Amino acid sequence: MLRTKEQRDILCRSCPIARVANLLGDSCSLLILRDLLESPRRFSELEESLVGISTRTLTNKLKVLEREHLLHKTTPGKSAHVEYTLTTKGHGLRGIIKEMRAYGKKYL
Amino acid sequence: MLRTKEQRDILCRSCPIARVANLLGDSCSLLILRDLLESPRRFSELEESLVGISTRTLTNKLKVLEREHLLHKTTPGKSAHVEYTLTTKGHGLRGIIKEMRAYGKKYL
DNA sequence: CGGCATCCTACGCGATACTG
DNA sequence: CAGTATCGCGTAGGATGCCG
Repeated sequence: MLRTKEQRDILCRSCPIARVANLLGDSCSLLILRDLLESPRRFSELEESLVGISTRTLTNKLKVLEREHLLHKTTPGKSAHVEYTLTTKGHGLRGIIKEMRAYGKKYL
Repeated sequence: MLRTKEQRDILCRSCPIARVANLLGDSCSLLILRDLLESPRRFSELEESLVGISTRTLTNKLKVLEREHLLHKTTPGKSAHVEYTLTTKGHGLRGIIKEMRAYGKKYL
């Protein structure tokens, strides 16, 4: 929404909500996080869950979330495949997601 | 994010979080709501608070939020000027915003 | 399966100017 | 002050194809 990085920074510097909005301010990040909060997921599982998402978008979002340290890649056991797992910081979102679920059920 | 309305509907139908994400899935709606949660605000006050937003974007977002019945226009007292006030449905967001503020302070 | 690279379009949004 | 109207650009993101 905001044109320059500076303007965005002004908002974020003073307001924790702006920082969160910056992080989660697109609909699909929330959905990815919702899934991962349940359990680690593979790329294809996320793809299937987020109906209509393109691989391009999914990889991009995952990269951002990884860069922000909300999740990281893991390889369970000695298997070759990759999974996406929430970090502690990622699990911290549980409260927000929980409130959203409650709100959605009640009002939407 | 999702191409067709149908695909979006598929997600929303089954998941309350998807519905919320759909509603709040852009950074500036959250900021507007954050302000209004505190008290009713005038157009210019919002404009000033959301550094860098254009009148066009602000009016558009307000229209959407009004259409979704999260807020409505009011005219306090017998004054001429308009204010934006949260509805009950809008106030219901308090829990989510509260969690976001807590998360932002702790992790971001 | 789990991506990455390219191409291309829709549209979100800022800038600007005008109205009541 | 509280918007509406028009224009024009940047970019998010879909489609497609290729690779290890």
